[in-house]
Amino acid sequence: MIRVLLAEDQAMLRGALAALLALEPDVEVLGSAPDGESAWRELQRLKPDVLISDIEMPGLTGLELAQRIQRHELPIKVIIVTTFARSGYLRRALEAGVSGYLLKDAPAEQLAEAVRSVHRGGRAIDPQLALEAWSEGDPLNDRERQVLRLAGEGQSAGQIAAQLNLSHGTVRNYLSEAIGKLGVGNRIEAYRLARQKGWL
Amino acid sequence: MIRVLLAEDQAMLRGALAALLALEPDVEVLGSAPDGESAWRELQRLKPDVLISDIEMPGLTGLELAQRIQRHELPIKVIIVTTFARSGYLRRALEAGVSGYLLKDAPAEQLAEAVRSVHRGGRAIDPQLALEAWSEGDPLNDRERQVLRLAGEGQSAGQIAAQLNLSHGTVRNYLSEAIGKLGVGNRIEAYRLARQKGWL
DNA sequence: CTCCTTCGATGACACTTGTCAGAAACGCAA
DNA sequence: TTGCGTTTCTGACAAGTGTCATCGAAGGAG
Repeated sequence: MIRVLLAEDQAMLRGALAALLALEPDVEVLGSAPDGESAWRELQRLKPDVLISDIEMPGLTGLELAQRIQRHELPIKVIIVTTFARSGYLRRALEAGVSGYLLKDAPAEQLAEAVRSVHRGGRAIDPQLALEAWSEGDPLNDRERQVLRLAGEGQSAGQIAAQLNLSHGTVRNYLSEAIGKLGVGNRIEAYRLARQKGWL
Repeated sequence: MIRVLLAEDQAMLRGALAALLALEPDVEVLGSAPDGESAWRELQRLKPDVLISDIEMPGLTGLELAQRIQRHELPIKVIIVTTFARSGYLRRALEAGVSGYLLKDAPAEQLAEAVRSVHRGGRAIDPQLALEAWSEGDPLNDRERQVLRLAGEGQSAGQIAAQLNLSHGTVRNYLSEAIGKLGVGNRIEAYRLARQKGWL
């Protein structure tokens, strides 16, 4: 019996996945959590074999959760299930020692298959994604990422500067750098591209 | 036995929802479709009692699907299940005669409940959303929407003008109008707000 | 101690953006 | 016909944006 814990913020999907896995005779769903922090608590209480987690959750993300499991050397395999085919996410996930990375676009049967494979000590990585993950690196540094995130919310250089305790001009320099590195024409395109690639 | 058809592009969720509904003794899942057009074909072939559909799907959206069902006066109840708590979406859905509108944030059990309620001739509308749906109207006209969409992709006033056969200045006027109507400070915020409200 | 790199700041320039007042062109209704 | 509303355009101005060369401070590496 493979003991599984689910972390997923969207209630409908959380419940549906639990139902799906409960149909498998060799899988037991111990419980589920709607955010990263409560998943971490449940994890320590229930000691599952496998954690299935979304990435984008309130508070602690799935990637941070995986990192924490890695640092504490818990004997728990992690499978990430996410909407986003972003190579940056996959790379960070692999660095955090996850065993599986599936897209929500993948057929539902694949999830149970992944749980078994991972429990046997194997991996379950979306093959398409695996290819491009190591080819393209994130060219942005921390400041550029930070500034770009705020610019993407519609903030002006001045507002961003005030928030980060930088000067107006420095913020514009970082934005200009980011725009150049990404090969686009303005802050909006830069934001969209970085977001799409999972670099944000 | 309530006969149900599922339309949802995300394969994982589609399979999981089917598993969830299959657990209900009074519900039968006839099949599922990954996009609007194939849902329409399956609909005519299988003649289900209830269609459960996502909104954002490739090709035909869930809202367009509901409209088509309404125009053809098919005796099929529609339940929309979507990520987006956008009042504009709900309003358009209600105009298209849907009987249910649930968020993917809602608990999974609510779906089976909604299927039964709708099959009995009732409605199942997310209560929070129902309130604001009729209060806030979309203040944008067609041109403003069009221009804002392109601006949101990072295009400059000049590029947008070329695409719409307008002058540089006219595009800026429309953007200025939209920014004013939405009470925000620049095109980026305007785009984000309009998008969030489902006006885009 | 120098040399080098990184981080942040400055000033100047051209261009884009947001705002506003005004006007030409068109359809439509009284 | 006159008048109204809608759509589009124009020009002008202030503010914000993107680029670039340059500069100073701090922190290693040799």
